[in-house]
Amino acid sequence: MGAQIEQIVRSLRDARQAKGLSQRELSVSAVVPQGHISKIENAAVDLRVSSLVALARALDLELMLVPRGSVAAVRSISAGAGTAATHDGKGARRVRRELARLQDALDHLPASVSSGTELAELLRLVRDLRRFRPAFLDRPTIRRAARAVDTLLRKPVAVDAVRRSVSELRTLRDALAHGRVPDEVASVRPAYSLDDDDG
Amino acid sequence: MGAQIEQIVRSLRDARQAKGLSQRELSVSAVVPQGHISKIENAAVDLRVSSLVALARALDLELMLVPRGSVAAVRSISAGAGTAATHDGKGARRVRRELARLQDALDHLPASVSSGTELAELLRLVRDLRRFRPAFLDRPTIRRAARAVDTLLRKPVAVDAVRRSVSELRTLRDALAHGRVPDEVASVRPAYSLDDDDG
DNA sequence: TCGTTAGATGCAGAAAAATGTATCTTGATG
DNA sequence: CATCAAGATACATTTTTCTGCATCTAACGA
Repeated sequence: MGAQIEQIVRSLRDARQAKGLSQRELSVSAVVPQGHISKIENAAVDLRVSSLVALARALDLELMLVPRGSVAAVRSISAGAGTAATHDGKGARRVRRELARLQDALDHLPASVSSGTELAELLRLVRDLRRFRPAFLDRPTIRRAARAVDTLLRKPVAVDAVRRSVSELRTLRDALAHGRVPDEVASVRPAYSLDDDDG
Repeated sequence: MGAQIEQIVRSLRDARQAKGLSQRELSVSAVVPQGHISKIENAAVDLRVSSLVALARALDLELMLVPRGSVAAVRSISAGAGTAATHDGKGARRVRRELARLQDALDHLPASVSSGTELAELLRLVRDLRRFRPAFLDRPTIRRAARAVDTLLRKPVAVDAVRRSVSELRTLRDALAHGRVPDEVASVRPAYSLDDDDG
């Protein structure tokens, strides 16, 4: 399938996730069956323009044809307008909840697993991140961190994942603090995929 | 049909005409049958994204999803770029045809008028220029060149005008090739007064 | 007037998307 | 453990594009 289409499709999925919408929720507002949205997002179906426009509309996006020479400028403009991803949908609430739970877990960590400074910084990061708009918080990243802490509880030696998460979260927080939203969260032109949450 | 689609489709047709391409010409570069292009441009069929992308590519356009809040800015950017000094469709076609005719005349020049290297370079220049947007091609310049060749046919000694035209065309081509459109050709000039049909 | 070109239209057949409904897996939650 | 939400898949059916080819009209040029 054309790389161009994949670009577009990725933008769609990112926009949906940034708004915290599930495929089913989107399917009602865009009037496109959930199954089809799934196919579109993965299987890279060669969808019709009407479908694309329907989905875009439901996500506050507009389909445009831009002269090749202007795409860079357009991208920078669009990147600044992360405001499109500002709303508190279910997904947003969920991210917030996950973050709250993570902080709670960290707060009540048994002294037995006091794994040096990692957890302290993790806690600080989580607290910082909770001050930002959920729409800008990358869910998989949060999830990974939560899972890392979780496994640490059962397996106090598994500190690697935690370390990784600390790094991830710091990156995210710094980006947000500097007002520069990382590509994974921006609505236009995501650099890499954000969906594969390993373990 | 959705107004959104019509907008996109209109952009396509405008871009094609601005480039002075016929549906058949576009159909070969985009690998989409002429009949289908016609249907797309009028009947507003609900085309697939792959078709849209194919056509866009052939027209040096890129399909993008932009946040609703940014469309105004994007439009102003796009307006300035490229398609700025558009002839209307008819004017562009006309310039293009004149250029084609000129090249044809040069191609089929009788050996009797083999006026040294002038004509060779003239031919090269014409070929080069045909790759540019007709909107940037100064019609009078093209016309003078055509007339020069014409008179040369009847009066093989009149090589001066040809020489002058070669110089003119070279200037034009170089300017375009360097991305710097000369003032005489830039949008400043009312490209729309295109019917002071000289004599 | 004749020829050419651009564009619109028709039609049959192949291919693919869209829909509705339903199931399945995997995490998250209680 | 039971439940629920999210997403991926399946499948039968309908709808539509897409293609290839042919034709037709209008406009322009020679």
